[in-house]
Amino acid sequence: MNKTILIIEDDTEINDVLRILLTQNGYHAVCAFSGTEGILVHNEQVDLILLDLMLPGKNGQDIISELKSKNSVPVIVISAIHDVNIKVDLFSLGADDYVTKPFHNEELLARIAARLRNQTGTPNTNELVYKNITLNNSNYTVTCCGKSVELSRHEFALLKLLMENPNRTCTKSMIYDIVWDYENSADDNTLNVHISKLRKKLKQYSQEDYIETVWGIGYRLKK
Amino acid sequence: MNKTILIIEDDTEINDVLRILLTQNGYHAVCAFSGTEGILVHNEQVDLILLDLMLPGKNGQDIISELKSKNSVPVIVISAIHDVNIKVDLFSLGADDYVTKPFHNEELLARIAARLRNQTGTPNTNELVYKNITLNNSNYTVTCCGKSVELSRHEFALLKLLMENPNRTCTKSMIYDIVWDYENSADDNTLNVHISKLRKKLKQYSQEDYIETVWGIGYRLKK
DNA sequence: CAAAAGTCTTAAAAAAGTCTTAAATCGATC
DNA sequence: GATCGATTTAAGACTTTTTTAAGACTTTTG
Repeated sequence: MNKTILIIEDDTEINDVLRILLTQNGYHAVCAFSGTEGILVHNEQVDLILLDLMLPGKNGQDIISELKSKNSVPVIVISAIHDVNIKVDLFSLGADDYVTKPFHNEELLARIAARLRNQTGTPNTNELVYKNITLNNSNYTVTCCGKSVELSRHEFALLKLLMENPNRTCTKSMIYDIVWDYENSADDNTLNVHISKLRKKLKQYSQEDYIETVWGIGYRLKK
Repeated sequence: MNKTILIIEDDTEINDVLRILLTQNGYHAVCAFSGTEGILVHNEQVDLILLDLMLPGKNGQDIISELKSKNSVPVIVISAIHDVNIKVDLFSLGADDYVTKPFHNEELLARIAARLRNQTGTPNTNELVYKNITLNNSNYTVTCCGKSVELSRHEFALLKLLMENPNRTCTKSMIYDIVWDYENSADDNTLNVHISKLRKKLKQYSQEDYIETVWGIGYRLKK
């Protein structure tokens, strides 16, 4: 799935250059030509915002504040201003990075990738790795000790949730919320059965028992 | 709780300047004077790493790779090198920011704050610490002297209550209220048995007796 | 569109872990 | 040293989890 980046930049030429750069590098670019327009366009579908500071109408500080108050999408400020005080101010308002013009395209792309990567904490969102299990999010495959494991949809979602939280216990209600999209009724056994099936399938490929039961709470992956 | 920052920098003078800067701004600074030392020192307790590129022994790329393979602590690279290719390379290896020397202290601090702020995705260690016992609320795990202690649900809740009130005696009725959700009947021995089991489990890992009996009242942690 | 294949939920029994109770013993306080 | 609360142990009650299997449901295939 391509990431969507919102470009807020009044200079149509620069806006265009940025759009082409992003598109050529596998992103989906959305353009806004003023701060107010940017705030209108901006919603949950946007994964990152490139904000040029020299905008008519509103100043950068106001826009950052408004963007950040809506949600926590990462914002990279692009600006010709080298003044440290302005930089510090923008960072404190929630900017996630600050790139001064002129910049190298490669560096901007690297900084964009770093911000997007940091959203999930993992360097590569598509593939999760835990011990000798790998889970590939883009083609819904799981391998254990190099061999492919056939999982059903819920089993896959369950393993994915556990692997996304390797150091945390997933509570039963959290699992029902995310994997099943509803609150569990107290005597529901569905999760237990799925855990049982998942363990059984993984055991075919490895002697190790990966999933640990936290009594009365939920499940977690062993250290 | 102060955030801990690991400085990896071979120049003792710069290392010192950074340490003072961080300490004055409310951080807890840990210093390492080579990449290999940095990798040794680095563990879950570190919230962020400042990595200077001009290091003897190992090059920056190798160090970043090793640090990132251990866990996802954010790394800010500090370097005199302006070369874009090196920057891009480091970002792709997992660096989270790149600051070129000379830099303004305020900007470095702002960038550090931005990286620490962004940590929301990572396991928020909701952790209580008392002497050499740590209790992790999101994991439901307890360690004593670094070793994991297996506690049942009530034992965990009991220890948690005591650790949340380190300087206070928890009365029996308070403990029943919070851990058991009901008022105790006078001749109930349940709490005593649980305290006994908790002490027994902790004693496996440490000679120390942590829990003090306050006669006729309840329990508290020793000073 | 119907049959087949696969998946999910439910139920029930067995297994595993935890909690409470009771009784014997220990220790503090007066 | 008498009394009362605290500790410890072990047994049985209780709760939660695991496993199995059957039927309901969904998706795929011909």
